[in-house]
Amino acid sequence: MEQSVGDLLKSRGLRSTAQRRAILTALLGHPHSTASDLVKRRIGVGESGPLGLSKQGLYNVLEDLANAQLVRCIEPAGSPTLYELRVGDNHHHLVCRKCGLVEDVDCAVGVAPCLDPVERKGFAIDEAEIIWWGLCAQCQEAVADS
Amino acid sequence: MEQSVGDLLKSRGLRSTAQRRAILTALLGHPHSTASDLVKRRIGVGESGPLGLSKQGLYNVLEDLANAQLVRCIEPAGSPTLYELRVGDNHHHLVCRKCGLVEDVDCAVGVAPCLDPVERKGFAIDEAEIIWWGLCAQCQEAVADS
DNA sequence: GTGCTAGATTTGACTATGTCAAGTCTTTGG
DNA sequence: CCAAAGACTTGACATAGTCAAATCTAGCAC
Repeated sequence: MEQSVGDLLKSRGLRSTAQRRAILTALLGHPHSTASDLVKRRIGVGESGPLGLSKQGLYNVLEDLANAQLVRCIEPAGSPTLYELRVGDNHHHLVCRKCGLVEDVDCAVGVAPCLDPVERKGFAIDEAEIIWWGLCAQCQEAVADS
Repeated sequence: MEQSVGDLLKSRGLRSTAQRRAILTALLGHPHSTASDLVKRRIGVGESGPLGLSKQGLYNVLEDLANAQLVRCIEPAGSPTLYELRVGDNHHHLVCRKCGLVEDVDCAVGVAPCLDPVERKGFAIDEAEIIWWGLCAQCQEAVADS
């Protein structure tokens, strides 16, 4: 599996480095991670313990992975950028206003842009991004209790 | 009109101050302004010339106006927070990937949440936020010319 | 009109998130 | 193994915003 992560990188024309494998592996375990989540977890590499990675290196890697279509970024209002591995399926997101929990939701249509605006205003549209805002189950309970 | 801006504030239980009137007036003229757009324009007040306003004051005013439902914030990925006056009509946005231009689009349904997700995952959803990404007419031309 | 007080604003330090540029190190093909 | 393109590190810097404490003022009571 560690091997396949390396192959995945190479198949996209990227060199297989310890840092990139570590970040991909970390994202496999934690979808919707922020850059600082990854730093806090110290990006463990398989059995071999924690690996440090510079802040700049982290942003470089994430940018490279995003350019190679291996990760996708989302930026819900009020949250730092989140990185996730699911790409190419044009899915959308549920975001909790209180705790920030993010859940994936499949797109009913499947291909971007899955939704047409009422007016196009001359734009060439390539994607419809949808975020549903609300309260997650746990935060609803917390509100009900108070 | 300056008067009506003051009345609008009072009707929401906010004091009518020069700073708040100035910001509301500035937003009337420039929808989709960032905080720094407002600072750069120095927030002219009617005939009476430019008025300075501290950075903190600006954020306080914008927060107060947002709490009073007089302005709405949007945060497209890669852009600082934008403030706009249209509220309560649940409209959506077109955003240009290249120049950042933002256009309003009416919502076909009209009331939030205007769209249901395929799966709800236990969330109590109160709003569906939609951003259509693409290139505005002008940036399409620029690309075609190159 | 005057004074009071809750509410509004200012000031200045600080935080979070990220970018830029230059130099060093490493992966990979030959 | 070696060279060189590509990847990573370091450290300064930028942007967008937050926090806390002091000061000021709009709007009300008189």
